[in-house]
Amino acid sequence: MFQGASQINLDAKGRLAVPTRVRDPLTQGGTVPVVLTAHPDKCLLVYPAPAWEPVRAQIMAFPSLNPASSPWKRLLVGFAEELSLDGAGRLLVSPELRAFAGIDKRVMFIGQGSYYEIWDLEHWQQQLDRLTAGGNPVLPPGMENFSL
Amino acid sequence: MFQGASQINLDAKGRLAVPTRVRDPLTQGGTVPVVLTAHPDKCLLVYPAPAWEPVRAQIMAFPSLNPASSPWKRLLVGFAEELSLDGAGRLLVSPELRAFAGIDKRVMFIGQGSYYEIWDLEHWQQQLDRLTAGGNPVLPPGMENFSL
DNA sequence: TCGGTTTTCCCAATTTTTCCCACTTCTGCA
DNA sequence: TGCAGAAGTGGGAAAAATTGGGAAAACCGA
Repeated sequence: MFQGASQINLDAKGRLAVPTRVRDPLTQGGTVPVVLTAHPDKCLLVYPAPAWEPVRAQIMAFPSLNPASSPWKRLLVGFAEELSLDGAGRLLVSPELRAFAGIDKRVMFIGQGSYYEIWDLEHWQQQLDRLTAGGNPVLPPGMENFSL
Repeated sequence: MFQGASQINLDAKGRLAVPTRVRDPLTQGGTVPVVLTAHPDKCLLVYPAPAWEPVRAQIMAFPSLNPASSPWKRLLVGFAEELSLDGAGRLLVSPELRAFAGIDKRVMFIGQGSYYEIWDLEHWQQQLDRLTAGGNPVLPPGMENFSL
């Protein structure tokens, strides 16, 4: 179960140093690669490769002639790439994914249960401000009785 | 049941000395870690790790394709981190959580039933001022008949 | 086939983190 | 009022991690 936030930097070669604490959970001790893909909120997703497979299968099962399916498939499957960490625990993020998420140097790495999200730092803070500034954050339907 | 307020300080390394009286209740005598996470009111929450689990499970159960769910998950799960107290009963609060809550040095540690809240002292006092200055604090819906 | 360019992998110095110890201050009790 | 124990506070050393660079290999085009 992935959780926690880390602010990290990409180096000049576009390499992203995965936070030490999550390397082993993410790669199952270095035995599996990870899959990077794109999310509609303009962030990237990181899955351990075995965890990505069922997700991809679900997306591929979307009715292919339904116009609502195509954008999802193009994003999630079209941008997906399988990568391994280098000896120093870094991921070489492709120029295409970097451009998509507006990632340049400063990045937030966010645990989200079964995957991690990678955000451009500035974009992450904008998204955060919207939640903390809005006086009454909206709860999703059916969850109005949620309490901490 | 956690209650009570303490004004405490972070040292130069970002370590927060948990008040002596709450150390044992929070860690169940040193046997369990604690979980720190973020709240939309720009304070931090502290749970005994076992008490956090059901809360996280509820958040993870939010409908994942509903746009109202994502910000909550990103805030509460995304910032969550499991920590242990050091030998002197201190928590090393990550730079990300400190930045989120605007915590620098002086903080308030507030009991809130099943968890504690950590506020930047200045921010806490602003929040208090708003409550005491506004002539008639608003009661939540369904609670209009509340009496002390 | 050869030269140039890009990519990949590895090494090493610096920086950061983590853990532990010691000193000072405070509190309670005699 | 003084002493003893506990708690708060700060510092330091060892270990680990980040970061940048550089050399070798692979790839592409001429």
